[in-house]
Amino acid sequence: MTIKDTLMRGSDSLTKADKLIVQELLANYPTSGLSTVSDLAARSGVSDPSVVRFVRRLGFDSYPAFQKALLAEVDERMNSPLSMFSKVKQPAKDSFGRYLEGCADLLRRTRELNPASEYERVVEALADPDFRVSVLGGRYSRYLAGYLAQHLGMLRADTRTIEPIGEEEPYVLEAFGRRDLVIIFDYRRYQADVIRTAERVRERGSRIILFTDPWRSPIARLADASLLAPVESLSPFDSTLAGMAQIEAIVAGLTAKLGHVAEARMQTLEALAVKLRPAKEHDIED
Amino acid sequence: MTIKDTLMRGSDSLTKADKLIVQELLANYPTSGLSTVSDLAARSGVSDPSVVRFVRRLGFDSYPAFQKALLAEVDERMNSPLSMFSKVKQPAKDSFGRYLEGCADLLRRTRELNPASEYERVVEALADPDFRVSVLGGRYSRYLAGYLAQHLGMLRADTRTIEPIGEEEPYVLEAFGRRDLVIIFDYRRYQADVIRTAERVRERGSRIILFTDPWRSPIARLADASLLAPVESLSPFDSTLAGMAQIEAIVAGLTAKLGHVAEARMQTLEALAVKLRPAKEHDIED
DNA sequence: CACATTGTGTAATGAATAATCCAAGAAGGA
DNA sequence: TCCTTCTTGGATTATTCATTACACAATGTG
Repeated sequence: MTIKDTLMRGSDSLTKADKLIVQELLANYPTSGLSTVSDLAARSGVSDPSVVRFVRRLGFDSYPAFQKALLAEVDERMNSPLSMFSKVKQPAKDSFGRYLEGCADLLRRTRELNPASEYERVVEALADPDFRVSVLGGRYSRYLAGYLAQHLGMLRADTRTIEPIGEEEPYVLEAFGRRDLVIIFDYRRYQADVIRTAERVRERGSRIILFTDPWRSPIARLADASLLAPVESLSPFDSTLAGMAQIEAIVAGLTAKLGHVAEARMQTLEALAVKLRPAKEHDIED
Repeated sequence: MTIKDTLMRGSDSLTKADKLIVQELLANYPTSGLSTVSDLAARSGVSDPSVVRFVRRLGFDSYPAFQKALLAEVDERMNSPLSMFSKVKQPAKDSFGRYLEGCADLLRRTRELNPASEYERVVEALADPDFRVSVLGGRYSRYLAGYLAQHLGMLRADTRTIEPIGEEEPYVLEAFGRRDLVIIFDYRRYQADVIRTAERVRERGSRIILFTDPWRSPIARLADASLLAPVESLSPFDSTLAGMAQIEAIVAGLTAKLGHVAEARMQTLEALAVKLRPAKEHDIED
């Protein structure tokens, strides 16, 4: 794996075009390096000469020489069964790699922290079209809330994000009732206004689904279902990554459960989106 | 392994030269098929035309076409996450556990997709107090943008989120210049208004840092640094989880780099927050 | 703001590679 | 043995490919 390692080390004497090439090589390793110069250049978004200059800078005499070296590595890796495992075990050198490793560990622990039935309860509630869904988050977790709401909006009607309800807006609270489903994100340190909001909507008979950490927000006592996620990270800030993964897992589960109902809705929304698009402009997407 | 299987089946309509070629291909699979016709011919002990006729007989239009097919197999075999790992670990029971496993795999691939130097460049730019930082995202990635901005705001001054700049607000664009650092999230499908915004601020001399997927947004060509994150998931929606992990890694790196500068700022902000807190209420936090 | 330096893409060149043609050779059947 | 059919390799041609030359653009420096 000498070449790949070299690419990942990322010498700082690399030019802008070089970096684009490195990214392409890493993204489609080793395939993109095994076709032609023009192909690699096009995939990288640079010109042919930039590719040639790049392999020269790496120390190869020519592009074919570079390919030959790549091929040798491919051959070795595909014909020796052990080398595959060695690649997994490398303990991570740089701090960023180490952080990502820590993240992977968070996900592993998340799996052990929640029974599948809890996810199913959540999906089931979200699949019920009779509920009005409100999503609420704290200072940091509000972005998780928004992300979830964005997806839910694609899958079902009557979904929105809300803010903690303050004393100056009792009419907002009054609107909550038994047909409301409130999804709350509350990780440590638990936010007073979020907790208060949870208590009030619970009093009015709304259902609560909670995303929290293993120490559990006080809201857990009020919730119909709660999903726990570890938050420790290698920085002074807590990680919400596991919560994010749970959101996506929920969305995947909900999509599967709703099946063609969700599909039909998404098509409808897509059609409406087209109508909203400015007519004069060309569509760059795809 | 279609091609290898085909070779091993050993059709009986193979000529003597064909068999030599098959033997060579299987003996050094797939390397010998990935170099030139002449090379394979020499290794097999046959002539160049025999090789060309052989791949024709296999059903390929040309020798390059054959190579392309071979490459696709190599790519699949070397990059398929499950083929080698699923056997080792318990394969995951429920669909939610399976989704989380897929997420962990995203993180593993993220590690191999970005050289450490690219993270360092990003952190370095963010640590420069002379830059004004603007964070921009698309339909879904806007929540990543917000999450990043929220953290950055704790660590450094002059940080904000922005929206794609439309033609009705040229004065917003006018405010961008060489002292601006624009962080853009643009995953497939790439959003036209975000791309346009990137082009315009680049023209005005602003720096761009890009978070994108391995296929890379068109913005990659304009960016001073870009971080790639795989997005495949087990649902019809793309995953932004890897991007989220990158954000947190960046935040961790930036916190470490700024050291007590960041600490001091966070204390200042905390003191200000206390002043903003309603006096009559008790603090439930902690 | 002009300068020098470096990086980049367009276009042209030369080299390699794949494909074709054709004659020679091997295999099988009468 | 001769003939037919199929296979093979040397020589040639047509492509594709990697590389170079040069001019423009970007970047950093005084």
